[in-house]
Amino acid sequence: MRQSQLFTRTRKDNPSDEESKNAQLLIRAGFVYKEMAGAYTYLPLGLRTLNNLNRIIREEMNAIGGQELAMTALQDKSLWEKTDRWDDAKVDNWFKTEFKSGGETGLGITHEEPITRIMTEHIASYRDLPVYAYQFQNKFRNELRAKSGIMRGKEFLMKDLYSFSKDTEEHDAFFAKAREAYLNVFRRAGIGDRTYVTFASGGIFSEFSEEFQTESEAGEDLIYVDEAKGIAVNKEVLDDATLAKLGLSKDALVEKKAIEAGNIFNLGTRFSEPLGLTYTAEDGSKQPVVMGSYGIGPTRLMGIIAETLSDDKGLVWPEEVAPFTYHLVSLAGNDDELAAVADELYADMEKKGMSVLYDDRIARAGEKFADADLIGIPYRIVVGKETKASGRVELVSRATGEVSTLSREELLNR
RNA sequence: CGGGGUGUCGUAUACCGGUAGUACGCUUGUUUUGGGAACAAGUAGACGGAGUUCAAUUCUCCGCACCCCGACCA
Repeated sequence: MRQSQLFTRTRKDNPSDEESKNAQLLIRAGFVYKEMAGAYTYLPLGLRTLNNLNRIIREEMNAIGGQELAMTALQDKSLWEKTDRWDDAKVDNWFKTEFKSGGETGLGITHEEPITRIMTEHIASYRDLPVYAYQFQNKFRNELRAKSGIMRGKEFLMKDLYSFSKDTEEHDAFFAKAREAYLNVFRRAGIGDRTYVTFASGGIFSEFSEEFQTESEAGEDLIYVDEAKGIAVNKEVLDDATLAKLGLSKDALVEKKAIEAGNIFNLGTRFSEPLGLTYTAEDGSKQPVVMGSYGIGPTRLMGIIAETLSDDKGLVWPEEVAPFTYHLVSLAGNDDELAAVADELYADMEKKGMSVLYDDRIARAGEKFADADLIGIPYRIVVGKETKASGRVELVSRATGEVSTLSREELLNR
């Protein structure tokens, strides 16, 4: 798209009401707008980025058999009372409100209850299992204190997948596949090398859950990493008994600050029993379905990437995540002849199906380069005076700063 | 929720119990044009309420909002 048509503008100064690097950069570059503490609007560049993350996640979930649906944000109070998760004394971060017609509802904090009830209509026999269902949805959590920019909000996007299996063996096999799918997501999102499978509290569901913790100074958790094995333990469960159980040695562990990028849980029959999700087994007996839940927050993931891959000039997006692949920067100024050359190149790139943001604004080179660095598109293509003479353009990698020159044909056939 | 802090043009900041200044942005013009240009002329501002005072953006109180530390984070 033409940058002259993009309604967002960049700013030089950090916002005074943000401390976290991810929020400062994303706001300055025009990716997000802060509506209130813990609630951010995704502007065109930010939404393109978020959609790319969603696409990666969707592909990985589909690859392990996930079926996408979209549940409601409004929650049925009576359903949550059955699992004892409605009471504010039990779950303290609900946004609750009343219907004009009477009765109470809440905005979904997570979706185990509704998905389990839905499945009672569709699962009756062992022949119906397993089932894997997921959605992307805004979750609402009435946090006392939102913080860390877009990484911990009151409203945020989450991909939540739920697995329904006939027994723990079938469940465990899927759990392992889900773990690999998650690692694929983080690798494609550019943070694979600093994201660790981390053993953490399983809460009330099981002994351990597995977190995907990304090393970051902005993190909220302390993890202890065994670099050789590539796994870690969250400080919250770190003790001798746990280490023995996981076969880890204290001496091999390195402490790191990290942010939770995803989490997968064994739910057992915590929800299927109270909500009556059972199936008839081959021997005719009725059995509760064994469940798991698997969460990734794409908005938080975007924050983690902004936080960990950026440099002092601005954002640095991995190719699969970036809002555009190429940033075509025209230095034509008032040179109509050169502007025509850039226009034509832009049209040709579009025709080739290349993803390109075309900086056709009339502005000086310094401002354009600074903006390009801030926005962080992977490849910058510069059309300058040399282009008019030789037809060649300059290609600069945002991540490495590596510069090369290409002919039009070389660029268009990249 | 406990503790600490901050609210000033669109953005970032300064000063002050007595006419609110600067930079960026934006508008117009001239010159410039490969790393956030120069000059000139414009544009635009004290979170809300109450109190103290001759006078409040400034002091006090209440409210609201935002930030940070802690707690919390199935």
